[in-house]
Amino acid sequence: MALEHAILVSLAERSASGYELARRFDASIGNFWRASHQQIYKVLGRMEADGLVESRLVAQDHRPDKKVYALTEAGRDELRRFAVSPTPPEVLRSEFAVKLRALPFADRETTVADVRRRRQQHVEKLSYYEESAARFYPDPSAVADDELGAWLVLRGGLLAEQGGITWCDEILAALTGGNATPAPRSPARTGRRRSP
Amino acid sequence: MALEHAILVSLAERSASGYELARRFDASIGNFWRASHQQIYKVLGRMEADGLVESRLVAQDHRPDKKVYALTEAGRDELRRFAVSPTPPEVLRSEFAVKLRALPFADRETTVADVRRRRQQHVEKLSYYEESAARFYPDPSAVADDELGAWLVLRGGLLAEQGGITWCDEILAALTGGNATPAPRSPARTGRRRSP
DNA sequence: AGGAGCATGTAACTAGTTACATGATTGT
DNA sequence: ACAATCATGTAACTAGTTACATGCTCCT
Repeated sequence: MALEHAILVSLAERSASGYELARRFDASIGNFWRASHQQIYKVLGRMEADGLVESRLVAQDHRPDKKVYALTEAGRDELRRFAVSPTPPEVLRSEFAVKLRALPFADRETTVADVRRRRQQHVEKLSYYEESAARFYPDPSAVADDELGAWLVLRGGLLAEQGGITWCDEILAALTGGNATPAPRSPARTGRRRSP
Repeated sequence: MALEHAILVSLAERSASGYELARRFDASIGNFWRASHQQIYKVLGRMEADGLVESRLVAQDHRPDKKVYALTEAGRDELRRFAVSPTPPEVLRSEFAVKLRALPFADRETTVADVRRRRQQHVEKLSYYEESAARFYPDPSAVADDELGAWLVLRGGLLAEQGGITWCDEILAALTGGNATPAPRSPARTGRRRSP
């Protein structure tokens, strides 16, 4: 179960309360692994029972107390074990692909509008990644060793969004006959177009 | 819940028993939506109770009877509703990305070997998609209307695998100093490439 | 004799989602 | 006065996984 490992990784970078973890899962880590606060609290409870993390209560001024979780030695061990375990091939699970297969049941205009919306989402996410990259890693040839993982993940996100845009452009070309969106970011042509 | 819709799509293409559906989910549809036979039987049961599908028992020679499921009119309605519903943005969930973040807890050789294995898996899947494309759609400029969805999904799979290979190459370059794998299939530079 | 394929499921469990619940502080 | 942020959870449910169970036929 990978949420456990995502939490271990996050806590290894910096100890945090459940709430703080939940916010990380809305942002940085959340770009490749989502989790709700409810789920995080649940898993943290189990992880503490299993001895992977330990908590201490921290009182705060003008704010509720918080329970700050930190890795235990067992947690660090588990993280090491995980880090060197072989990665099982990931199965992609795309509701969008299911919908493409349902094309004959939709009308073209609705589908085209939906794909354009989806493309726009990819473009926005891509800009967000590009801004992050420019801000945090202005010189990609000199990424520090302890930032390498985060940098590579960011690169993966970037590549995925670019791929998503290319896919949308191909779909739009196929659905509209090839003269649809100008597609400024990615040329999107692989040679096949269905022109009338 | 998208398994339901994947089943509707599959049954719309051709009526089938649970067993046959399970095999489709091991192959074609399974490339973008996995499901075990247990899960399929369970969901089929519910869908029949909900009136989306109906079954009839078919006796066979030298083989167990089978229950062949077909869409009902309500099922077709639901499929139409689904086909025109807006696609929620998909969250990618990558255990591999979590592992990249855990890089400081692994040793480099193990990671490099793991990434190479992963790259190889992408290459194999890509060849498989390319073979499928060559076999079923020898002329991409003339894909029939009723095949368009399947073709576009195949294109998406292809793009995803190519992206995965590019990502692996970047990771290997970062981990080994840039002179690692020859990377015949994808040049792997910083993402934007355009070959003739 | 043994394994693969055909065919259907149940039971127990884990993971994740949605809805609900509480209560203080800070900003508009 | 109302919403947002901080902070922690419980309860009910849905989706998916893993293990188990049965029995027939065809091939080697």
